[in-house]
Amino acid sequence: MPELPEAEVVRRGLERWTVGRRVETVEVLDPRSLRRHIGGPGDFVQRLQGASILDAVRRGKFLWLPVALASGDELALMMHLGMSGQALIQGDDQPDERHLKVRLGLSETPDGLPGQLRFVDQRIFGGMFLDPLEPTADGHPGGRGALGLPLIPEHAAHIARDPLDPDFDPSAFHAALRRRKTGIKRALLDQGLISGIGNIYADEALWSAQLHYARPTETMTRPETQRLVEAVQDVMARALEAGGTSFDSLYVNINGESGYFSRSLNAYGRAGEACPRCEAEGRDGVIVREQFMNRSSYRCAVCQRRPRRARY
DNA sequence: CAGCCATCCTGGGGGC
DNA sequence: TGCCCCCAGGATGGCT
Repeated sequence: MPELPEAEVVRRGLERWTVGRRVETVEVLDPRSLRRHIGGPGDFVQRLQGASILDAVRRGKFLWLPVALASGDELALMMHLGMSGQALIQGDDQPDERHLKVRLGLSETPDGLPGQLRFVDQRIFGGMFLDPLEPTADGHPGGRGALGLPLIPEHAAHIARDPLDPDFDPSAFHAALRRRKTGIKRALLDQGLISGIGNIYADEALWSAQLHYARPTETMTRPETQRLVEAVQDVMARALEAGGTSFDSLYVNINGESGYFSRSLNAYGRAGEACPRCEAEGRDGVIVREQFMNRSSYRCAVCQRRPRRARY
């Protein structure tokens, strides 16, 4: 399930393999992957053909390639991996993937890089679309236009900075939490508050910070928020180092390889197993699985106790 | 306006 | 072996 670390692995691949190249051909094999492109598949193909790829940028789980169109306009080729999206670099002779949705034929390079960028997506929660770049007040490096202004795609402007962004502000995050009236896990999953966190890393960070998912945000103390932010940053940095979390072949990097962070998870997917912290400290805590927000939540029944006042 | 929830989607796995 | 139901969950739009 691609969250921030997995998206960052893909971004690095895009940066290395596609920046500086031109999009020569565009083939849409399933229009459902372009659902969010307003003009439809025809418009997508027509505008993107001949575009030059300038950069590879990410905020939270959103990825985009700032491109210069043949017309001279600069905009963002947006990409979201959703549940099962993959961006793959493949040679022209590689057989089509079963769930291949969009194929971009890229210009040749002196060192003979593979010729295609493919968007593959089984569950079609992800997709691609072209999005105008607009000026951003806070200096996020989403690509720079002719006037040198920092730009961000219109549909990423509402996404908060993520915990690995050097300009992420823990104090502002704490203040925002205190203003909210909801449970802490809901807040962690709210991409407008803090971005890049999905179900897996939310559960891992809450386990690490010893917080229950229904803890009311308005009662979070400063030290608790600090612990939580550090836990998120730590788990994401370690996941990134391991190439991301993958339970099957659905999440892979740009060369089709799975990360191996799943073996390092402490709570997620470990219902019935001993809590690693409790085990180390001589208690008998067990990881339990509960339905919350229409998905599974994993926590230790002993060291992540339900708060007296809970918010779901 | 904030909070919350249904909806989109497919393949793998378990039960019978 | 085949069929049916459940499960996975990110973002969005609509409802309260």
